[in-house]
Amino acid sequence: MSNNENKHQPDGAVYFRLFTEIGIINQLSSNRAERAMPHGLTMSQFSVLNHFSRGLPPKSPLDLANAFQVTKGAMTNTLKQLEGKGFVDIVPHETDKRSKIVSISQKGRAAHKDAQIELAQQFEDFSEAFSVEEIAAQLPALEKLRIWLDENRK
Amino acid sequence: MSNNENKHQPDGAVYFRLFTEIGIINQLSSNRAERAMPHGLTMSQFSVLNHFSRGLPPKSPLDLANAFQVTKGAMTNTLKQLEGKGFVDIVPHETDKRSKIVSISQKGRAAHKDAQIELAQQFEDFSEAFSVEEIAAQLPALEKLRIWLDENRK
DNA sequence: TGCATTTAGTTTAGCATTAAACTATATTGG
DNA sequence: CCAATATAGTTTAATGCTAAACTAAATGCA
Repeated sequence: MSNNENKHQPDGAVYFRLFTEIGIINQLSSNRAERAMPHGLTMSQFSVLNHFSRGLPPKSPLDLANAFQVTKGAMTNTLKQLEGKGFVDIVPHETDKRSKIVSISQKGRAAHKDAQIELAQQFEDFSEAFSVEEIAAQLPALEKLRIWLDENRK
Repeated sequence: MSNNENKHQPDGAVYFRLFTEIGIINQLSSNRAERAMPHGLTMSQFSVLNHFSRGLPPKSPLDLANAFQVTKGAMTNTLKQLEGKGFVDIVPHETDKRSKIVSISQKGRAAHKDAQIELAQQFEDFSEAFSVEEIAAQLPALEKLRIWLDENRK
């Protein structure tokens, strides 16, 4: 009773702390990563290159916006910049004239490789402090969170 | 050898996936939370209120900027809005005329309580899907990450 | 003491993002 | 078949953030 009442307020605090920690980690890690990026790449731009360099097939801007949880407008901007740098090729969809198909270019692959190298250097001290195993152990729980939040959006 | 070579590239991928998952969780959760906020509060503004409503003593704008890992400029903006809404009191430091002291007002406490209620409603389905214990179990690892990134900034 | 440096906070310019309005094309149903 | 609706992408206005320049006050040291 008093137990029950006492429990309710602190409970919310645990959830809030989870998202606070995640927010700060995101801010600190993005900041670090962004600073290491070559070719004037932003993290958003790098994420798109990273997506395709993992061998994933060409996708529409809308698919990419959904994959990275940004608005269509944000993706328009990101792709415009990548196209301007010659890192992606954007061609009209063959049958659907509203749509486009984005793929990575050779220059884009090279830029992605450069960025990976810079990233690895920037996070070298991090990888000395945290083993692959330690990080890998965190991934399932985070994935579960991410998937739930994605599927239960409102 | 080939083992070693194979291992190096995927290793970076594990670290990158960590930060990618965290980035998406941050985006989805912030988005959800921001949408629930009453009184036109942003998450930044709520975080400041939340900080003080946990009983923490008055602090300078710079302390707050450091606590939340934002720039001084961002904190100036956040505090200006909170002050405009009457949710914080900002008074000059007694001896150091460069500095200010921020504390939460009664109106601020009430607004924080409203926000907590709205947040709890918005995340009710979340708290049904993830137990307090499950979430609490993730916190130490995340804290360790956050503390390391904070202390090893560059 | 007094000049150089540091520190607290504000302001400015630039950027990425969102929500919403808008254009053009595709799909659906009467 | 055509009108209503849905979908893909772009554009616009507003916002919050950063980095850096700037002001004012404090500190340090010769």
